[in-house]
Amino acid sequence: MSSSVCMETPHAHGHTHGHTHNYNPTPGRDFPLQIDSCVNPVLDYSAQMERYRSFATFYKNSAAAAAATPFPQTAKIARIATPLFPSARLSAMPPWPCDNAMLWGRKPTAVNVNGPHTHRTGMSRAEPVNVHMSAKHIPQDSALQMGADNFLSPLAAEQCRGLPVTGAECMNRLKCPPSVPPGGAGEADRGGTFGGMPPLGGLSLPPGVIVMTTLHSGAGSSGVTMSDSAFQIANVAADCQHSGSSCSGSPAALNGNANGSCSSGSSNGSGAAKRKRKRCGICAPCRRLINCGVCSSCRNRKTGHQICKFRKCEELKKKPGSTMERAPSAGAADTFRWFF
DNA sequence: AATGACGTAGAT
DNA sequence: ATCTACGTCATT
Repeated sequence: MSSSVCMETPHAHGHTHGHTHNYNPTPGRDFPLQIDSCVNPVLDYSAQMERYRSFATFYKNSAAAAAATPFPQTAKIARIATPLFPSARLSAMPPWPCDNAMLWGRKPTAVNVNGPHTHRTGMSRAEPVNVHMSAKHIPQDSALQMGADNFLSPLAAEQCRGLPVTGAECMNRLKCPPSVPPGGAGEADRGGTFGGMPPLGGLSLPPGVIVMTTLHSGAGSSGVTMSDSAFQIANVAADCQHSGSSCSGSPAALNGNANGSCSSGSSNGSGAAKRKRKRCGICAPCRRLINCGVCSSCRNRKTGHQICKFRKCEELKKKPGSTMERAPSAGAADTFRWFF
C-alpha cells in the first residue's frame, strides 16, 4: 500500500495544483516540509486544505477497492455508523461520528475560559478546536467537505466511539510520533496511530484535529506543544479568574462550591437564586473537544438539551454539595501539572 | 440508577 | 434572537 507515500507526497497523484508550496524538498527527507508548514499554518492554509482534499479524495477512491481495504475497520464502522450517518453510505467512509457542525463551525460553550484568549472574538463560542486559526480562516465549504470526506473518519470513529476511552486517550491515539520517519510507519502500527499520517508537525490533518491531538498530548510530546500550552494557559487564566475572583458576582461565584469554592452550598436555602454551575474546564471531559455523536445526549440533543456524556464535566456530575471545596490554587496546580 | 424531556440561565 | 447546556422532574 502506498498510503504513506501518498500521505507524504500527495502531489504524486498526478493532479495539478494552482498553488505553490513553500517547500524545498530535501532528498530523502520530507520532514522539513512539515516543520515548515507547521510554522506557518495560516499563511499556507489554502495549500494545506488542498492537501487535505487530495488525501480525502485518495481515500475516497481507495474505498472502492474496499474488498482489499487496508482499513478493515472501515467496513465495521460503516456498518455501525450508517444508520446514524447516512452520508457514510455515499462516501463508503463513515463521517466523523461526532458533531461536525460543532467541530467545524459552531461556537463553543462558555467554559470557564474567560481568560485572555487570543481568538476570543474569532472563536467566541466555537469549540476551541483550533488554537492557531481563528474561525474566519476556516472556509465553511471546505470545512463541510472535510467533514464529509474526512479521511480520518474510520479510526477516529473507532477511537471516539469506545466509551471507556477518555477524550485524552482517544485523541492521543491519533498522534503520530514526530520521530517516525515519513513512510516508515506503514500498515503495521496503523491500529494505534496513523501510520500513514505524517508527524503532527506536518499539519497534514484537518486543522481542528491537529489541536485536538495536541491538546491531550502528553508533556513529552514534541512538536506542537505550543498549542497545548496555549490551551492550558487559557485554562490557567480561567482558573485564576474564577478562583481569584472572590465571590463578588463574578462567574466564579456562579459555580457553586464545585468550582467557585465560595458558595455556601448547593442547597443554599439562602434564597440566592440557583445559578447554573459551569464546567470546570480542566477535567478530562471538559478537555474533550468533540461530541461523541453516539451517546444519548448527543442523539437526543434536540430534546435532551444535554452535553455529550463524554464531555460532561466531572464536577457537574457530582451533586453540588457532594464535593469538597476545591482550593483555588488546587485548580491551578492541576493545570500546571499538565505542563510538566 | 439511568434516561428523557423540559424550562431556562447564560453567552453570543 | 439564537444556541448550548445546567438543573430538575417524570418515567423506566
